[in-house]
Amino acid sequence: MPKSKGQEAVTTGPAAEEREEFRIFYEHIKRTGLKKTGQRDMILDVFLRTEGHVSSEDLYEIVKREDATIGFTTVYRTLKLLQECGLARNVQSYDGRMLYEHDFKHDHHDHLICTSCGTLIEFFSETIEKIQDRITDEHRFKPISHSLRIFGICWECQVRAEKESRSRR
Amino acid sequence: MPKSKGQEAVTTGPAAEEREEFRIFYEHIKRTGLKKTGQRDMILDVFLRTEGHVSSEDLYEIVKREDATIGFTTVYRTLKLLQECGLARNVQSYDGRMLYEHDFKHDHHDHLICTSCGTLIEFFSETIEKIQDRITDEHRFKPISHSLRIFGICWECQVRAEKESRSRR
DNA sequence: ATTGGTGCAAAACTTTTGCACGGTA
DNA sequence: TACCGTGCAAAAGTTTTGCACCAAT
Repeated sequence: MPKSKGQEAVTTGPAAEEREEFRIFYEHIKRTGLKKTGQRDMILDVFLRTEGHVSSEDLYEIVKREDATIGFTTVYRTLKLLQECGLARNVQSYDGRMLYEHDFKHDHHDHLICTSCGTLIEFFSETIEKIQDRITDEHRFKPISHSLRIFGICWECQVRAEKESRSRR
Repeated sequence: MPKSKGQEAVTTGPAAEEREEFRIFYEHIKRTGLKKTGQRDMILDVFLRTEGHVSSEDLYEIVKREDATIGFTTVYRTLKLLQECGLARNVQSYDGRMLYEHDFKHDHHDHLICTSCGTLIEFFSETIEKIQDRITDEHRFKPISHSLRIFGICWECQVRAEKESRSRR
């Protein structure tokens, strides 16, 4: 099974507490009567440093490298919190696993999903968005979110497959 | 968890073996060196009588009513066969379960999925299809299939929620 | 002090697979 | 006879939950 990709690019930025994402998170925590903890801070910090799409397991693996005492459950539950306050968004991968991506100051978009290597490529179409609005109106359906996924083979995998088939001859 | 809906409308038609779907199935069976069995016939027959979207478990439950000796595994594997020969198509529901729908002489379409009752409503947009082609071209992505799902609340559930909130006052 | 948080272990579920026995060609 | 199919049980792989102990307010 392909690992989710692109989760390891590291960026150095302002101190944790100064970042807007943390302010949003803390507000959410205060508003819902939860508590600020070191684990949650660290998980959010790691999540913000990821790029692309991670599963809860992926994120747990990265977190574990920096603090092996943090449990999977906490990562899992923190991802739920991040979704609630609009910092994370989830996408169902082609194999049924749930992946998470940044949702703060990231415009809505859809995905091309390579069923060979698991990569997700983002794209956006204003026209598709508008048509969706028209369709939900017609059905008196109250839309909450949507997910357009195009499954297929990404260019890299096509090239690789071609190369492999040539060398086999 | 909402049960998948609409799987029980029964239609009486021509004898099994005369139906085009069965010819397609038998051809697939012959072509791939498999064998015709009573179980497979019955599962296909039941599947053809369903409407809407069923999970493998749903289909198993219906099949079991007509023949309690058939096992889940056989239903599950037969659904795979039906997909292979183009009689069934699958859709991932909002909760991660895989649902199956008819794919023979049924045009491609997308779904509005009610996250309250689980109902799937079908729709189609030629424009969206065309835009998808343009996008995959731009990314040199080789499309295999796609899935556009709009999650939200269907009209019936909206009405029901409204009614309930009124009676609570 | 309270109330919520954490980590572990286990439950819940669906999807898949291994295997011994029985049926089809 | 030689395969393939079937049903059972169990494996796999995630997502969720119960609980006892710990930490934040």
